Amino acid sequence: MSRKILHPDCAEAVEHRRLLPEYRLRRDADFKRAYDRRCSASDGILLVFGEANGLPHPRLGLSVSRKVGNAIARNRWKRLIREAFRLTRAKMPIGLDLVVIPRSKEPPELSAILESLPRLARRIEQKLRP
RNA sequence: GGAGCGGACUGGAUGGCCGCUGGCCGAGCGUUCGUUUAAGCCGCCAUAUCGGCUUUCAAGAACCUCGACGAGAGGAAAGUCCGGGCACCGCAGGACAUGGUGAUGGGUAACGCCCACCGACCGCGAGGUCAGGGAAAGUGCAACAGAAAGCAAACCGCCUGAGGAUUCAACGCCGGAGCGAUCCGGUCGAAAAUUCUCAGGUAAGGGUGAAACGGUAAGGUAAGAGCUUACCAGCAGGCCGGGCGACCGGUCUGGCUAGGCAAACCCCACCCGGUGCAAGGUCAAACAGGAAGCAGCUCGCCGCCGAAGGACCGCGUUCCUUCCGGCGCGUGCGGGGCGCGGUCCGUGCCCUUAUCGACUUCCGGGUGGACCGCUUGAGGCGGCGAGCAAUCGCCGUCCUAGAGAAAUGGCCAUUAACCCCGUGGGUCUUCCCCAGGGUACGGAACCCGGCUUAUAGGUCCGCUCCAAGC
RNA sequence: CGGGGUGUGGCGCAGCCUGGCUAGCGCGUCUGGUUUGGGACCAGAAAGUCGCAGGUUCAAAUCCUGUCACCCCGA
Repeated sequence: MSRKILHPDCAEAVEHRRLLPEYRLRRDADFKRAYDRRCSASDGILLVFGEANGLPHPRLGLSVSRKVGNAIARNRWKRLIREAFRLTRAKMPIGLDLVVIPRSKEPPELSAILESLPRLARRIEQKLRP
């Protein structure tokens, strides 16, 4: 917690496309908050729940159930989504908590998530704005 | 060359860019913490000391940022089927229940695992599969078929004896018909056959069935039967030999048979306290809850006792009041309800009899957070030795993932090996060559030893059978 | 991490404990009848490796072992 307070300026880290732990959702309360807001967007690949977090950066949470497949398939999904979040975080809206849920069983190509995730995040932002 | 059996190993490589986790080293004007050096101010003034504050100096710790270095999923990490380590709880000890295991000997921390060996079955063989004993303790089960499914009985049959009935050829006799051959009827006796009843013997034979109280042969008998004999199979006991032992081989004797199922209940021997790293420990918070109210002061309410006053002149009684005093305040016995641990034993919570809060201090379950537990271990590799082996001993050497909404990755390039696919091409039939495509199962969650299951392929070793040649 | 349950025609279930009987019931499907036709009704029929693999037994859906898949519960 102290790290965020002491280093609020993460512009340099964004330039380096880092994925630090503070950009992740790690608490049950954060997930509950995102789900209770009941604001979601989806396409054929992903389902995203969103909620404003009041921070100068977005945060990512993953929810990959056993229906997706075995541990190998679930790990593959989580790594792809994390990679997509890492590469596209500069294009993301600021101050959103995103809970990302895969919809299909077969993990897609990285480029598909790379295209899908920012689009869904912007739709979440527009729904939360008014 | 073909078919097959057993075992061991392996589970792609190189490079580029961008990331993640933890380790170590270095740097930093970063933040915090306490220590230290010096100065100033404050505690009426001065000095010394002490305390506090500000600035400063130095080194340090934790965190953060940056940089460098080296490390980072498996043979099954899986399923969670066994066994342990470790941790906490419980325990004087135990009984019962439940559960598990089951030839023998060994290995091991331990095991339901492993090794060796014994037995049964399967296979031409290399080899594979299975498993305790008890049905000559008890209770039970066996559909259908069959006389009968467990105890020996006796439905048919076979045989003997007694009694009865029936049938009948020939012969004899009598009577009748006929000229006669002959025919018809009756009758006696003997033999025979069939059948019934009763009494007895017997279990050789009987469609069945998974299974029917040894098999074959000879004798024997009224008929038969281990009734007797020989051989074979099997049982029990003794002796001899081998083996630590399970057991094996041989021999003698006995009696002639004692069926199957205990992965049906059960009997016998052995094992087992519970919970599991979300174990458990440390730290700081907030909120319930519990305990104590003491040393200078507790307060309110309730109950009881006392005191004072009043209703009533005195005493007594009853009732009411109180900036009055003391005691008690949730304990104990009993009852009820709901639970927990396998049961006994025991125990938790709530309610009732019957009736508490505020405040202070202390304790503090559970929850969420941080840290520890957390990876050096029944450890890996190599050598030597013991042992048939599993395994063990000694010596040397190495340190090799530690996450926590959960790291060990993403994109790309080149490439090895084998096989497959089927498209195109090359003398498209095989073979061969080139280009193209595909190539597994599966992700550490406290740690080990096993088991089981999944698995593209590849490498190696030992062995068996068949065929051909020499 | 610990505990429990289920798997049987296309669907939902019974049978399993205590082994043997034609593996049964409802819905559905098909055929025929009835009706002008349909529904309803009547009659008949088809369809089941009892999740899989071993074992015990004369005999296994049932008993035992292993295994696969799915579901539920507690922390």
